Amino acid sequence: MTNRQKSASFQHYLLNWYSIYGRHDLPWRQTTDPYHILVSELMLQQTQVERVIPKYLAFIKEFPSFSKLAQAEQSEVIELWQGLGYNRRARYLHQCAQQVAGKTFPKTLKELEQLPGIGPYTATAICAFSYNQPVIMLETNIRTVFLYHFFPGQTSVKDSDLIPYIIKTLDTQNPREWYWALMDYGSVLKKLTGNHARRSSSYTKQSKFAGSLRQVRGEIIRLLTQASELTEIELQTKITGDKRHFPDAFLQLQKEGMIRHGKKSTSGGCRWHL
DNA sequence: CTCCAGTGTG
DNA sequence: CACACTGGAG
Repeated sequence: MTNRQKSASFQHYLLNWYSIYGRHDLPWRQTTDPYHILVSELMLQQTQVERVIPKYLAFIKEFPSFSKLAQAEQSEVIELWQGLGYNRRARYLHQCAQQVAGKTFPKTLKELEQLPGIGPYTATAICAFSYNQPVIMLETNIRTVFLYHFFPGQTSVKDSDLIPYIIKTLDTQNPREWYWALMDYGSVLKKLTGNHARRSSSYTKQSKFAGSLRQVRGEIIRLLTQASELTEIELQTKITGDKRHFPDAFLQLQKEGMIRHGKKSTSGGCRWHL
């Protein structure tokens, strides 16, 4: 078989697989609206599909467009994000909306990557899923597929080694469907055969969560979502994680603009909110 | 307990 | 380049 034939047969196999086993029902696959695609991709960057579905539906119901989201208070946006983790991404999404409000949403990788929270992957996802552009997309499920099929046993495989295979096999007539198929297949492959993306040079292991500073950050955000306004002392008292991290976590969140204080300070100190 | 993933920052 | 960022599933 020639390489062209191999690519064609891989394509046919995968597209057939997708027609039978693919997640055709996912809500963000029923739309090409770049706003919907962006919301879903920001959420999916960090969270399993099943957990994203209800959050995504609630989010676009509350904020159906860039302009509606742009008008919202940051606290409302973070509250709707609760339970997804990585709260600063809610802030990036809000900032994206404010930056593009009243303009046409960007259509090129370069322009998209200028927006907060949009890096190389998310930019390609918007180009493929919203605009059906034949971009070169690379994320963990796609890496899993190519490592499994074309790099068995090899370790520290660089993305630059994968890219030629992505280009060769890309269905340029329908990149949108092709990448949906690759991602669904990759996630199934991962369940069946283990995480081959670990053999990618891009793979990194995350640090411990229990007892960490980010556990305390998460707690502060959650407390302020529930109580709306609390003093620094009240927050510190309610933290169940490692209290030694509280001062750093509190300062970080202020600097990032995740939490802000009211104008008046009382005898108990400033009251803080999202 | 271990595992997870793209973006931003230093 | 290394590391931080969350919260849930297994």
